[in-house]
Amino acid sequence: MSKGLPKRSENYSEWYNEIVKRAELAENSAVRGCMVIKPYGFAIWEKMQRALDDMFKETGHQNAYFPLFVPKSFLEKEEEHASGFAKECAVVTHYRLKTNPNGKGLIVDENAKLEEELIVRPTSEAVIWNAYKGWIQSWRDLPLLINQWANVVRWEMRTRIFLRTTEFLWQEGHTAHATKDEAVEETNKMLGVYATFAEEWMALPVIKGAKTENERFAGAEDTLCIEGLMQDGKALQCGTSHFLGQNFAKSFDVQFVNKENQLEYVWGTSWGVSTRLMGALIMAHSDDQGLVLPPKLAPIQVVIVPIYRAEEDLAKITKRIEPVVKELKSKGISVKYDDDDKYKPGYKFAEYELRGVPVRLGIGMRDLENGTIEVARRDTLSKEPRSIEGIVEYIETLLDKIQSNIYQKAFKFREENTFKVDTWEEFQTQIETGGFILAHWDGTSETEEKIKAETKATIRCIPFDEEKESGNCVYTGEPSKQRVVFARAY
RNA sequence: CGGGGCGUAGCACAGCCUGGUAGUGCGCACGGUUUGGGACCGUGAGGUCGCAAGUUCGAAUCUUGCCGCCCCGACCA
Repeated sequence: MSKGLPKRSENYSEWYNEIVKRAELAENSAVRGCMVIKPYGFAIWEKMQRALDDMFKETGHQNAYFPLFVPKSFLEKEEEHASGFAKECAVVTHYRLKTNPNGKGLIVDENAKLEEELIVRPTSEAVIWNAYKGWIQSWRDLPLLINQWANVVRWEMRTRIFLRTTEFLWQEGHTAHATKDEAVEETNKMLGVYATFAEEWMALPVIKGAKTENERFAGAEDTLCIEGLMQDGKALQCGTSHFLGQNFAKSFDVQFVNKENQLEYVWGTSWGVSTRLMGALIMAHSDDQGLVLPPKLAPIQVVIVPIYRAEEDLAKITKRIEPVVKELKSKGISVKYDDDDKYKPGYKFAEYELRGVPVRLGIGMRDLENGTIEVARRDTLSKEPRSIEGIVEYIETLLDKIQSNIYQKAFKFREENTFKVDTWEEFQTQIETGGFILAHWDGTSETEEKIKAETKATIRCIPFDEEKESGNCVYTGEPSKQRVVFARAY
């Protein structure tokens, strides 16, 4: 195995691909555009799932599961939705194979053609709203707050591991409400959940905002999003929350009887985050030594590497360290004592760095004599000897410190790469160096498209937390009420 | 779908121009010495050279066709 990773500064996408492979997060599979998520990568995803799932439950949602297949007629019902997804759908047309009568192999049995094609879900609004029709009769059935963890398929032209794969894993929340206000509130609330998750768990600062009409989800009245900034200066959409209005309720005829005994269409929302977050996690924090994981999402938070020559020395080290391991575990810290004799310490150090383990402890005979242990931090790549007394408490606070340091670093990076731009010349120059550009926009799709055609920059969102400030569109000079966020994006 | 690159051992690649015994490094197996930042020595295993056809006494190498992968763009979470 060649040792160093490619440098981020030299070839960012190669660095990204290598880190995914070498840290054993995932690999490209034999199936074009689809990935194999390996155990270490999946362990991170499981931690994300757990944290998010807990947050969904806390906000009153329940999990359920809906079918993989969507009858074409369901998908067609909401027109915008249908045309939005039409060009990226996998279609099932037959239900049987047979052995090739002309020789070896299997062929599609033409006699087993489906009467109606089934679409492999690109998202589940259609199946779910079809089911909701049967679930909702009265205002007493509302709100209906459902989430599902599932895989979806979108036949993208070009794929990139974790960031855009043909099949990906995600969670999709689908809720139904009696009033518009309640649905809008739900849309906002879940965007807030995503932002909290991104910032507190992934240590990734995000901008909350609304998508422009061009970037809106097919079938939604309003699409909200969180946008993160990656180390190469490109933006990555990390989560979306849609206010669906009554679009799906009308298309699937989901009505309820209100307290006044009148029939009304329900109001809907849907929201999701996907395995793309794995890509965000990698690209936001990692360095040229490998992955850097925030402690809250690290499958292994602390690794302990014994350094010894003789078997007896290992036994002594093990005896000394065992109570520490036990105590760390009792505090809920995931710790690995790596006494594997097949690899040398130096190899292990490099390996755990590559895998982003936040804290590494090294302990050898010298430490046993001195009552010390070496503490190495992944985020700063620094190390120092500490007294082994009180080490557990020290590590507990250190993990918190690392979590917030990683966030602060990402936050600082974003601050340094966010620019207010007021002239078109400046815009064109700045977009080349990357980052978020805050600029005025006249609010028209035409301008948005022209800017995209000329610079490849898109409006990532109309931010919620930026102060409202009037000005003139950076492209047309027309009046504008507030700055929007431009960037080149993944 | 356009533009570029590449398919040779598990991985990374050389060999191809100029046809003639299939190689190197890493990894793997075994033995020994090692172990505080990716150890070293020795021995060994491992290949229908992407697939198919053609040219030739002879093809990894030349020709044609096909397949696959990666990167850059258009599309997108």
